[in-house]
Amino acid sequence: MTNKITVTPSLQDYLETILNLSEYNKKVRITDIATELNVAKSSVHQAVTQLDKIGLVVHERYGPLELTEKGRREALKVRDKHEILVKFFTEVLGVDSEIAHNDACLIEHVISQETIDKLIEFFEKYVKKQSKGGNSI
Amino acid sequence: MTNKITVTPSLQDYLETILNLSEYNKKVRITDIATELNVAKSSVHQAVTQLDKIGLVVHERYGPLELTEKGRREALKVRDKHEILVKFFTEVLGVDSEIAHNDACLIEHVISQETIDKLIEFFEKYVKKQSKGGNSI
DNA sequence: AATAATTATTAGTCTTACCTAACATTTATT
DNA sequence: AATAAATGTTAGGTAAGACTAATAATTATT
Repeated sequence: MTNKITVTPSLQDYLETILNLSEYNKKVRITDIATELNVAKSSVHQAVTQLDKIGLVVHERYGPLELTEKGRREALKVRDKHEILVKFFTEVLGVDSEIAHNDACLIEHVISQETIDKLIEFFEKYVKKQSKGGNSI
Repeated sequence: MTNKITVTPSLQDYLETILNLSEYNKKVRITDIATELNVAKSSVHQAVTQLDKIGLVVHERYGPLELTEKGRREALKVRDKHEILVKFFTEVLGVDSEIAHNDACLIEHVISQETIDKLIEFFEKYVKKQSKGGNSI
């Protein structure tokens, strides 16, 4: 196995959401995450407690929460995967953007970094070709 | 949501394995599946019982088991996804084949049929271009 | 045919990740 | 400052999907 999953898909979703929310809110609250992920506040609470325990988030009782540097890095990894997947699906394959988004939300948690790196490489070459030749592939 | 998952990823894995095993063995036994999936026989038993209940497999106590037509169709859907994913990863992206296989094993359960269809379309065009132009993309 | 070996089943347990409902704390409103 | 509203926490429960260990049934071997 090459895909050692350190943080579960579920926790990755929480991290990613916290990252996104922190980008306009600064203060991220349990309720915001619950709303965003369509999940009970108590579920968020337990997830955040776990993330705190493994040092990916800092959270004090009744207070707001923040990603640690390590948590931020982990969140970015997931979000970057999401973004290249969506770009590839929509711009290269021509998949409808809602479907692309849904698929990316699931695939981002299981695809290896190796494959993602190759996909990025490919995508960059592809875009270059497109802008030159205007070719169909 | 577009990805209505009727059969869980876990059950899809069982179906796929049963399909593969039935292709040289004809008689598929619980133990074979357990060995193949690296899982306890009791886990296979409960999964098979579920698949039987929803009409994807026929299984009688202490006997061998078989896919129903419906089960076979479901299994093929998953395996076809696996195959195009591996081909794309290895032949287009140049991913190492073990990594490609591992990634495909996880992605096959969550990627939509829409995206797979577009990927197949793309792959066919790509192969055609390659054989003509011998181009790098 | 009797016994050993293999295979299948059952019962009970564990973990993950969700839930609801009750309660506690903080923040906002009058 | 008192009370209402919002937010956070805790306790207890559920379902999926795995596990081990014990038992039952089948198949092979002597």
